[in-house]
Amino acid sequence: MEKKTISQSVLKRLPGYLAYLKNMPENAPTHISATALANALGMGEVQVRKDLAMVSDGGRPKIGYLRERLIDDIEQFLGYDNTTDAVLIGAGKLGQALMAYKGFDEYGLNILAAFDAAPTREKTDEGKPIYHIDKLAHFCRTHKVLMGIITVPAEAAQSVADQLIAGGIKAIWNFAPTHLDVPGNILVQNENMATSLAVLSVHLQAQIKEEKETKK
Amino acid sequence: MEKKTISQSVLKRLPGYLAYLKNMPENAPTHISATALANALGMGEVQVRKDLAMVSDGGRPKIGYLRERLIDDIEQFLGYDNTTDAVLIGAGKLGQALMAYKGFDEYGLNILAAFDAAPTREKTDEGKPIYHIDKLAHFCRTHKVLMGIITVPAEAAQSVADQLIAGGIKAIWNFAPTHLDVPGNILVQNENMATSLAVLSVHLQAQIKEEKETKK
DNA sequence: TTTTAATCGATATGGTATAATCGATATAGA
DNA sequence: TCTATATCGATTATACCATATCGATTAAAA
Repeated sequence: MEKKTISQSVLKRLPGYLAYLKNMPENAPTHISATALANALGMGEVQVRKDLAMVSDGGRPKIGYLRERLIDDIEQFLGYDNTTDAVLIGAGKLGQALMAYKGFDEYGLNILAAFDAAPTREKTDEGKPIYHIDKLAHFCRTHKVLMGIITVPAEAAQSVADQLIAGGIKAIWNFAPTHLDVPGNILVQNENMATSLAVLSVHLQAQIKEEKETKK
Repeated sequence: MEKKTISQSVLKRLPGYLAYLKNMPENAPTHISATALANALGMGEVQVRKDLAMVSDGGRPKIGYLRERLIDDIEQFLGYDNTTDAVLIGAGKLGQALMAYKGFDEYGLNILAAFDAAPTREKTDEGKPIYHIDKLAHFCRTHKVLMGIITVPAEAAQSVADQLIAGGIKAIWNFAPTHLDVPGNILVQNENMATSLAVLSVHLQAQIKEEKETKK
């Protein structure tokens, strides 16, 4: 396989499979079919099969995939097997919640330190250092950090992004509800709750409207 | 206007336009063209124009859209003009971060109360009540809540979802990294950080690999 | 008043993702 | 050993979304 252009859509489904596979009980069968996975997750079986074919060739007719092997294949494909270092900027409530999240280890993500424009403490609850934002670019360069997590208010986000890029960052995980202007070789992944809310809100409106009409 | 079929992709882009428009300074021109918007957000101008045409018909040649009018149109389309009530389950770090987020008002979202399996306090920092999870379904029914926000650990998520549905909920905003099994008429919007991480991780890997190759 | 230029909206095209179909294969059971 | 069936993988078809193109429209300049 190796370096085939994988579509964003497939990429986003893989973690779902992975989570399901990893959460299967010990006493479950050692093998699982794409069909079974599809049913469990409420997806089309063809899509699941195609997705899995992108990252593994361990599928066997009548048998399915060896679960352990499949997990390994997905994790390797997603790069969860070798850790990447990151920094987090904005030690507010959201930032602290992310720092406290244990699960990132599983994804090969290691947050080295937090930064803030006005640090109120020297360490997070987990013992990670909190530095002043002035030291951001320098820290990134010296520690060869490749990823920055932005959890500052929208107004400050662009400035933080600029500093990250100056520090040699290659990818940005942006939780601030604003558009970031960056060079083309930098990847920005927006974790924008507003988009999710939009989907939910429109759905609810449609639902309410429908209810009213059926009542008539 | 009320177009029946709006694509999910368009829907997810609308909040971006909205945020940009609302953040424009007071002294900016009263009108803005789709072209200008596209340039500012780094998108194709045709796409922007098409998106805007879905929610507004205020566009005029040579002039563009009246900014205020456009904002109203988008907000109305997204249902941000009439508030929907919600409950949040899981008063951990993430849950508290969400409760503390002021911005939800803007989106017409009002979190009435938080629930937890083991509440440690009676109120959040913001003064919203925290109840025991046993009261969840009853609360939803009596308050006619339509939306539930799940911020509990993955293991508990399905059970919470079931209780929400029992309480008459129509939409679920799921922050737990797990798949939820729900009836077809319930909308689940997954805010899964794992998917974003997957995108970032794969990008970084590719970047690293590329760097190595050019060094050779 | 006429011309020019910017912008919109509609239609056409191309590409990508999803879904459907079909043959191939290997295991289980007869 | 032979057959039936579950499952995979490849191929094809369909739908959807993004991009390009073009004529229509209107304000501003000439």
